[in-house]
Amino acid sequence: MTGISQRDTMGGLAKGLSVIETFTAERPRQSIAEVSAASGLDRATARRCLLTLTHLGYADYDGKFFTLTPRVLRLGTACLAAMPLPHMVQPWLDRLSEELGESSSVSILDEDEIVYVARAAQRKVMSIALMPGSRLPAYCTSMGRVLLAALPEPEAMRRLLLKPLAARTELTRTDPEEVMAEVRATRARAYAVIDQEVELGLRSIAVPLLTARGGTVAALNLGLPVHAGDVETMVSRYLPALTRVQGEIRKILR
Amino acid sequence: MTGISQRDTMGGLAKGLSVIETFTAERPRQSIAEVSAASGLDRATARRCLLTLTHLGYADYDGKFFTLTPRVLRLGTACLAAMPLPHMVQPWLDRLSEELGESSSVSILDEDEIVYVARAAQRKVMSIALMPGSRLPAYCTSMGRVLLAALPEPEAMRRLLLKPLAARTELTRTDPEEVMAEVRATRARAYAVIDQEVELGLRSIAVPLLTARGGTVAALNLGLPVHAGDVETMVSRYLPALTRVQGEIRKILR
DNA sequence: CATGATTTGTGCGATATCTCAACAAAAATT
DNA sequence: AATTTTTGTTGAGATATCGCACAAATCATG
Repeated sequence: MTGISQRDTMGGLAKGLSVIETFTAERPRQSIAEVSAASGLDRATARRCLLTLTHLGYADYDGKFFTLTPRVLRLGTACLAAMPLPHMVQPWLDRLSEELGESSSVSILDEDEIVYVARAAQRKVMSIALMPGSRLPAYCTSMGRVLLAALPEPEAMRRLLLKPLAARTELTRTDPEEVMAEVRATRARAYAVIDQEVELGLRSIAVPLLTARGGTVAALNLGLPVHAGDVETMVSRYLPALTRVQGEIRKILR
Repeated sequence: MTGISQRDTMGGLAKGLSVIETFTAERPRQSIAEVSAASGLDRATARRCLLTLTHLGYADYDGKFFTLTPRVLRLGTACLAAMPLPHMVQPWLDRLSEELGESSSVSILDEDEIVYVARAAQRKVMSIALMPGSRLPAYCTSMGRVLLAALPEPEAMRRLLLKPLAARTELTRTDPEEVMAEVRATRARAYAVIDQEVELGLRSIAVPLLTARGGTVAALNLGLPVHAGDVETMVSRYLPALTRVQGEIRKILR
């Protein structure tokens, strides 16, 4: 695999994608100058990107501010639709959630974040709505620990160090070394448990989804409210169902 | 608002986005030649786009086939996160679904498709999992009818004629004129009912979400299994709750 | 309302990228 | 195995785009 040479790149595409990514919940409406500042592009370039996006229907322009249109969602859904994994696991998630009366999800790792790719929501325990495409940091989630455990340690550590670890609750572990120790423990016992490190009142238990050859391709989890019992009870009561689904999915993966 | 002149466009961006959109559930792994054929781009250009996407982390390359990576989802979620509407309506959806024990959703229109932007899933009645970003055709959905009814008729008709109307079930109306008549009726009574036109066993009722000034910005619906009663019962039982939420949201919109 | 500050739009030379064609490697076919 | 077809890669001239600098427009303020 040779490196990417200058002749094989398309600057315009890279710039345009970075422009799309400057739109966030905090800045849903942006002027040319704002996009230019946020993306580091020249104003003239940012303007060309925005006008092109508008022309293609990916953005709207009211003469002053640009906003993204739902057409942009086609890009993401193209990606989700193109993944075989979500379709394969959805029936299992539905059955699992139905049976246990709790929400289950499957996620994969993108740098230092987990990305939900399939979910069967059963009842509302989390304050924010999770859905395919949603992201949470890996360091404080059960699926994140499972997915980090599948990486070589230096690589897992690199990802833990990308951003400072925020204390989302008073129980959140924020020391990378401490999290790394949990990741090691997760690797040893082949499942991860999170006790209110993402949000108070919410626990979660996760196992890796493996191919027949043993490679981790995703993580499967179950979210549980604290009143479902203490951590040991939770593991003894719910882990068997997770490992059973893990085994079934392993048979049909790759 | 001046027209887009040749000097204000960025071809590379347009090409790259069209390359991303060539990836679908049917073609999740594509070679350079396949992408070239699907996008209409020259092989050399398609190759440059794909290599650039790979270099940026939006695609993977195994030497023969390209696949999209979860990073692409950032583009779509950037868009969803940038929309104020989903955050505003989510609590209402949660309450509504909890109260009635059925799934409710909010969607907006993108050409001839509705795009789910928020959803509170309560139980499983549809065969496919719907989530924010999911798309369904407008012509055979209650929210689609509501959203089409808010457009000038010629524009609504244009969208109905973009693709042939598929008979998803034996109850699906596939004649554009007939659908247009339903759209007119929807406009007159200010809500829409769909009886198993998307999927057998599934009915749905929708109302528009309006701003204080009366403009339709989205649609709100409730999905109901057929065993919830006949259509009249369904309307008398569930429409009041929908119009109540519609009124509450109208107060806080724009 | 004048003035300064900020933002947006545009012309231009320098540079990157596109198109098109040719060619070599790989795959499919005979 | 030879031939045909498809595919990936490369080069060169033509074209589009970049980034800068400046003009026009808009906004903020006394």
